[in-house]
Amino acid sequence: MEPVQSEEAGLAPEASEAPDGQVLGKMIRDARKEKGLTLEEAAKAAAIGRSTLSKIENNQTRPSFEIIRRLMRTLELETPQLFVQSAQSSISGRRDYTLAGRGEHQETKTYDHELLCTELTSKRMLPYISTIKARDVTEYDSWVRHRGEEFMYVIRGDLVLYTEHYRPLAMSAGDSVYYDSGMGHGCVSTSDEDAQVLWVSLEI
Amino acid sequence: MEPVQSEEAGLAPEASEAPDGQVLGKMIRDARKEKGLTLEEAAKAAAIGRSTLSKIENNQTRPSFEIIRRLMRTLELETPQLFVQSAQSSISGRRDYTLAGRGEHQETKTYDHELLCTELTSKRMLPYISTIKARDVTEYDSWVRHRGEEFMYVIRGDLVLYTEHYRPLAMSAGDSVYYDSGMGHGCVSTSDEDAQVLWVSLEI
DNA sequence: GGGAAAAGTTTCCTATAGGAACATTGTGGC
DNA sequence: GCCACAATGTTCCTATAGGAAACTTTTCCC
Repeated sequence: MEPVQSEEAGLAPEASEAPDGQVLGKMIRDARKEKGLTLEEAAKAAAIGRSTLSKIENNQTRPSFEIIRRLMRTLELETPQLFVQSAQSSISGRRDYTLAGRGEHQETKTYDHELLCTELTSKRMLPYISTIKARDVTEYDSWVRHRGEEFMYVIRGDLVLYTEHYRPLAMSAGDSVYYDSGMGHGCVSTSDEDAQVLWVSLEI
Repeated sequence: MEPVQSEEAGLAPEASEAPDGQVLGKMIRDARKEKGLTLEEAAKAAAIGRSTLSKIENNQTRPSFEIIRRLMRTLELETPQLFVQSAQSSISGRRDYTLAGRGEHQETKTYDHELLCTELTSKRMLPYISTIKARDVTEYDSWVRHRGEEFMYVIRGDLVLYTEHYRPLAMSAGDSVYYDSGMGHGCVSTSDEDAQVLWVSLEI
């Protein structure tokens, strides 16, 4: 198959982007000044050499990606600007975009799940909000287990996450955790009231 | 061989070569495959050498920023993900399970992102909490865009989600939305105070 | 002004990024 | 199996990134 296959010259348009190579140094110097750091301080914080930073700021070198990454973190630079946002592109607007309101609802003895989106076929992640009913800690079901990964964020309440391979983890509103959901797991509300959590699950 | 490798300010140990390169190569290879390009085609389109691309994908080199920029444009990779993976460390066969507290922190003019997990290499979803700074709606940055899907849940505040293909969507605490993040998108806080949202992002 | 300390630049050298050519590993057809 | 040919990997060489230290400039303070 023939890709765009232009000759060297065909790549020219890209080459004209070169200017921002010239701008990179200025951006970094500005960001450093902004934070009131000297070359020495900034370089040390980013774990790079003072002279390296000087050369970058004066556009006397083409730094490695790794070096730039460290600088970005240190100087809290905004990433997108660095890369010229080129025109694009295809993006199928196929996947929908729905205010997640009423989704499916499933209730068990312990949990009360509400799906946060509809039309699951086009989505890979599965977000839902669950109410974990306040109940006696002693009565204990079997583990929940489903191949994949899961992220959990506590919206309100206090609970303990029990897992098969780790010690129980006490959590309160605002806490979050990420785990392999193939590992058995389960939650118990530890306050008198129900706890509410947001789960985002990704199947393998 | 090592350069003198002084102990520095304690920053040194993590810095070295191996850590994040692991992910970079995979991301790029995945993106190339996604577009159905061979090494030759992709390299030519990005105006870099075939062997260079091979080495990058196999994490046998630490590419320059310029090279990565060209690849990003060619493969339509999006930036934030690239900068997120930080140094780390060892994991074990089993995915770990960490109370997400300290994550990386990245601040921009509009957003203030805090990653909700560490050790990204073993995780497919990327959860983070962002504060959307209250500001004038008129000043508008370019779209945020990164191939994949994204789920967003509003923790507090009021905001409007602007997107490339749909009409703006007003959201308040408790609302959530699921969309294709390849579609340009961005949030603006509509109350006087900052809004806070939870994002879970899944790359293609 | 002088002169000391801090900030920034340039020099010098080694390790390595990047690319051309060569080598290897698929992958289909017969 | 064997052969062609495409795709990817590896080797080798040159240009250069990155850092330590030498050097220059700026900034204070007296």
